[in-house]
Amino acid sequence: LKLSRQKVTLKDLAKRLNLSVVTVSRALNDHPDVSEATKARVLSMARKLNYHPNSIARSLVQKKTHTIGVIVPEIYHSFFSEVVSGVEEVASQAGYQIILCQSNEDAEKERKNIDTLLSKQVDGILISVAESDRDPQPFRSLRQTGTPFVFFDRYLVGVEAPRVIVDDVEGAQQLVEYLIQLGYQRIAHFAGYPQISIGRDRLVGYQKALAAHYIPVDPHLIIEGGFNERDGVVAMEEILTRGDLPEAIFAVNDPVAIGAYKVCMEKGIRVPEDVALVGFSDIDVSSLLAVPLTTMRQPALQIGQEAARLLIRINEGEEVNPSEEIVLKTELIVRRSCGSAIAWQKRHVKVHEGV
Amino acid sequence: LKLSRQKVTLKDLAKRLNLSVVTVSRALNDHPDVSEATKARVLSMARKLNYHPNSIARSLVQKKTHTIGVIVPEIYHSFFSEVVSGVEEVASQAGYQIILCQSNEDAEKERKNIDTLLSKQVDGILISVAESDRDPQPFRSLRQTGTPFVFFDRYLVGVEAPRVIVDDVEGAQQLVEYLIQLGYQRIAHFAGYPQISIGRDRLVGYQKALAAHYIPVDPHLIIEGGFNERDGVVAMEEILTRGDLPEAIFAVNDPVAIGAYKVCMEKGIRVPEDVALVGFSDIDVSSLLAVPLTTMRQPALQIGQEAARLLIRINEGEEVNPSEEIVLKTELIVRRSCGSAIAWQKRHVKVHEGV
DNA sequence: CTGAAAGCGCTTACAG
DNA sequence: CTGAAAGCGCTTACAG
Repeated sequence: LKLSRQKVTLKDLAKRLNLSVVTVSRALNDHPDVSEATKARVLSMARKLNYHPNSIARSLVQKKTHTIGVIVPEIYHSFFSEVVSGVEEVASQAGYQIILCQSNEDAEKERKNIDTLLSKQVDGILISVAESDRDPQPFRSLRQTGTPFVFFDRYLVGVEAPRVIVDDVEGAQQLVEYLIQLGYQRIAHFAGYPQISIGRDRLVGYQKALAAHYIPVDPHLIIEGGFNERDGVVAMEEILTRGDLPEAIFAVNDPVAIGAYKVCMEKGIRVPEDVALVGFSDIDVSSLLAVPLTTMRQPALQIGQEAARLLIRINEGEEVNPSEEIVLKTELIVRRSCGSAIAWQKRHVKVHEGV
Repeated sequence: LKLSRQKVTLKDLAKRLNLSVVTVSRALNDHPDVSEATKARVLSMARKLNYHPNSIARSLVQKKTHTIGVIVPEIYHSFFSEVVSGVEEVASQAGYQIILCQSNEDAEKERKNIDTLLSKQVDGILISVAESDRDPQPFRSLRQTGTPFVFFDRYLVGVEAPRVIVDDVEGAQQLVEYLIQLGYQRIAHFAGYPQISIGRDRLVGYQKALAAHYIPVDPHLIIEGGFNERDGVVAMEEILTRGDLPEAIFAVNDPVAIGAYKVCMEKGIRVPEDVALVGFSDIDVSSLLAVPLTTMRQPALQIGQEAARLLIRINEGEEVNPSEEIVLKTELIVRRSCGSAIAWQKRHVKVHEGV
């Protein structure tokens, strides 16, 4: 049993066993046409030589790589790493591997990621778009390649493709109506870019909530930016510069809320006494803050699982409507950052206390 | 310009251009032998037909996939997602993609991950071992395949391979000596399994710190377990069951410390007044806890970058010693959870306050 | 049940 | 500067 550096191939096995490559291949794939005796001999030799099938070669002929590309803005963000965990779980159970790409919120890098994944012949792509995405063209040409793709959480407005999301309008509206019911009137929104689905939809939910309570929308209270902590810092600083603190702030997501929160802590502004604060997503740190964050929970793991399942179904031939939409449930999580919850919560919502 | 479902290949381009496949291939690869005029024609046709080179086919002949496998216990843990982010950054800049696998801390799944990655002909593997790993055999046979692999953060004791780590002994010792200097004597250790490098080394550091101050090691104060939040919960509950709280606890890492912290919060045990608590890693939540956590910072992003660089160097032919070790710097981060820091910090350490 | 032929989409010598 | 031949390691018809 020599330990050669050369990788052992079907040919090597065939030679040693005095069989054809075809038969060895079939034996390894447990093809019914091969005798049990032959299978046993082949398996044993394969083990002895530490044979690893070359799935690259197999992919070339079968035109399936059993690989799916996953593009996230930043894997380091716990929402996305939880989604990816769900994707990996479903994928690996179904015999797929994932190639992980980060766009770093950059449309150009995202386009390159897509090209790379196509070159690698992935069976499909799962993508949550970069905040800087504006141009639907790359997705149109992606569609033309025939490689299926599914959006999760964020999609680019104007691109039709299957997606796994939550009802962002409804979720945002519920959250803001909750603030209104607590007695807040001057509610600011740290909004995301409107070309990105979650930016647009959470803004719409905010507006609908105000409208439902006859509160006029004050455009000065809407500060548009990206989806990351630094954007929350910037927005909060802008609010402070103006010197006119709102009663409450609805941030487009938890990272933005946490950016705002950190600025408040630094400047000695008390949450929720001086300003109430709510986010969206319920990422892991949100419950652990010194002032735990009220937020709308998104089932991140499940989003990843459903997105992977949907993509795999499409890849395995199922006809899926291009506008297929899987909408998962959100859940209002009331914690201390929104203030005055104590009385209200007893009547309406289960309270999740941060520890 | 028809939008065919069939993928366009070199052959298609060649036919349209009245050139051979070879010439088209060379033009696309910017080979010096091809005339500029031809290159221009080829590029333009490639763009027109939305051609994506099949890197699977290329890999088959070149025996390089420009893909590296990354195996982490759980991507959802922020330490690992930060490492992976560093890996992805360096890899993508060097033209490599990453296949991400989770072992879920399970040695058997890890072994399967390795097999899958070998089948996919990855150019190398980056791995932080599962806590349940005991058997070095899978790594020995991995070595025999000739596919390079590099450990990061955690390696399996008894396996020789290049690795990117921190000085865990030194870091743990420094942390525990700091506790001792604060006046604590009965210091418990929530230890990791000793077959995993970080479990062994952080325990050794703990013992060395005690020895340096002539404090006898009390085996009852060492509780062995895994590396996750649930293990911290279990260890803390065991300590409490005994009804004999130590003065301080050194948890093998931040997730374990946070598990212990949550139990304390639930049971009304005050940190640090009733028990001081320190971790290891400085993950993102640690600074955000209501009682921010004192810990030893590991440069996670940099660990990922260095590991990727090292693997790529090996892959590109550089001779690297099998016991090559890249040791990165740790940094003591003093926050409130260790107590009594106020006086001491002024003389010795920079204070990072959680917000 | 086993095998010879052809081919997946490329690249690598080798010729001219 | 361009191309014909061979081959990477497999699988898929087709024969026997």
